[in-house]
Amino acid sequence: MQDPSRTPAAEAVLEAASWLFYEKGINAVGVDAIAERAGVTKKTLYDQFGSKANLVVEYLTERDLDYYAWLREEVDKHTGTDRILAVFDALDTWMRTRSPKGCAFVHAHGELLSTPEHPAHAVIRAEKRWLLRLFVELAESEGYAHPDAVATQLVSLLEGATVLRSISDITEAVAQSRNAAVVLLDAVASERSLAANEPA
Amino acid sequence: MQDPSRTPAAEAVLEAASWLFYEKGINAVGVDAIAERAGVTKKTLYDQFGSKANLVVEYLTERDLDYYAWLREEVDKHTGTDRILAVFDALDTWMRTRSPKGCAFVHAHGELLSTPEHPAHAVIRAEKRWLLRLFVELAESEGYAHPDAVATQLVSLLEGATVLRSISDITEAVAQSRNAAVVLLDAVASERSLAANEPA
DNA sequence: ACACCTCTATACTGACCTGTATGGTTAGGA
DNA sequence: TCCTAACCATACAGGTCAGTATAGAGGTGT
Repeated sequence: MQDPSRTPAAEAVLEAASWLFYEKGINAVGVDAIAERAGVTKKTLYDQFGSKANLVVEYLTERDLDYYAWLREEVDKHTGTDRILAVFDALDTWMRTRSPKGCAFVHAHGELLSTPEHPAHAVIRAEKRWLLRLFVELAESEGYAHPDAVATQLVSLLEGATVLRSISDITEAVAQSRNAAVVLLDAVASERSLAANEPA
Repeated sequence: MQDPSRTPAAEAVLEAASWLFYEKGINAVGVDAIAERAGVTKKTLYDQFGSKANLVVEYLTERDLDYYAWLREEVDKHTGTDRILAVFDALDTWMRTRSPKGCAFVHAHGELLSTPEHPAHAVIRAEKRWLLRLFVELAESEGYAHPDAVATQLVSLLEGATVLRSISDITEAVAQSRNAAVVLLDAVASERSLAANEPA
């Protein structure tokens, strides 16, 4: 999807745009501000990205890939049910270090309501989709019953905690969502479909 | 907070603004568009509301009150644990009839990232706060243990489902959050703190 | 030697934004 | 009768927006 062979200037532009878009919002940031922060001419920006809309797509796509890689990495540090709970722990770290203001995709969705044809919408929808699929796969491979239902519930807990923490500084939301995840997984554990019986 | 004695023109303005703000986003809607949709002069708009920022505050405040009144009404139709689950059912109806595009407060938060001094932020934070408090009160009055913890989990489920349904048309998210709520409440029911023992 | 790519610098277009100014109309209440 | 509030219509100020135009510098590959 993204061109790995980006020129130095293009890299600087994308970095500047990513910071500004996330920090101040997409509509609140002009291309002039991006070019200035990147130490680059507006002409260069348009030569490399063509339009602001394209730049937005690149911004979201890169953030999407980063987040996915990070989650996969964190999940793979664990085994068993901890692989699912690792997603909640990862969110906690992610929000403290890279995403204190909330989910970039949720923000972008709200900002681009007036332009449903904007290509960024596909990226936004995809991000939530793979998050759901990730939970489905984890639930399946750990042998939980009703993986689709459980996964949907887990994603809701995750997204809701993100909203609460960022909007109303209810900082314990992530930890509480994790607790809820434990309870929910426990509840379906009694009807595990694939794995053999396990001690309570 | 809001002046109940609004002139007809002011009422028209607020109605037009509310529709446009929710449908297209705050930043994407100009005051000219609002005035035109209300069938009113821009002068009148500024005479009545002073600034676009004030209009945004009024929009969110009114929506906040509407939502709160609606939830209270729906909750009060039930007794016992159903009062808590009624919030999830109410969300389902609310999203189908008045809020298919997602939570107006979450959208507004994303759109106003660049202006942290905007008076609307207080309204936004307050909305999530009373939602949390509502669940705390319901959990307490139904005698559930750890009302604060449970309430936080329930709000996360609610907010997350709203995000998933509006962004990625995962329509079953609300129903699944409701299911999760049942499981979570069941889990803490075993340690009810106020009520007497009840049959499993 | 030449073409090409990356980049700088500046200036501009046309549209849109919030907010104000000016001036006039209608209706109700003291 | 007069004053005020609530409106209408138009025009404009001053700013920001995305995107384009023009002109040229430096380096690389052929």
